[in-house]
Amino acid sequence: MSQDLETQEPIYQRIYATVCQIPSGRVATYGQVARITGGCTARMVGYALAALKEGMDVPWQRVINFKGKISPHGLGYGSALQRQLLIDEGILFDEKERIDLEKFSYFFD
DNA sequence: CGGCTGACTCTGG
DNA sequence: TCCAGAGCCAGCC
Repeated sequence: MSQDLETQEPIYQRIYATVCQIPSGRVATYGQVARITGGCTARMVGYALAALKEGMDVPWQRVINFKGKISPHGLGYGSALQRQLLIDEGILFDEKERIDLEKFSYFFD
């Protein structure tokens, strides 16, 4: 019913809205965001975030891959920033720079 | 309208 | 645990 209104907007816009639902101190995988957003796949989420602009208030740093690690995009400088932002929010990394999805994933399967 | 690109996920070895 | 390949689809030129 009200779903029709959301369907009119670009898929990227809906993905951003889902990411904004993730509270501080929690993370989510691309697959979870894709499934919750609906009508899109994990890749769409990643590509949507890649198209993000500085003027958007989207906590893109809280989105990671299903392995619990940060995807090495661009030259890699963004990954270091993302890791630092997550630590600043209280997310803990293990020695392999991986996050415990069982503890920090906001959406659970 | 056709082709290229890309922050993913899963299976097998 | 790490590496490689295949499947997948919305934007943009």
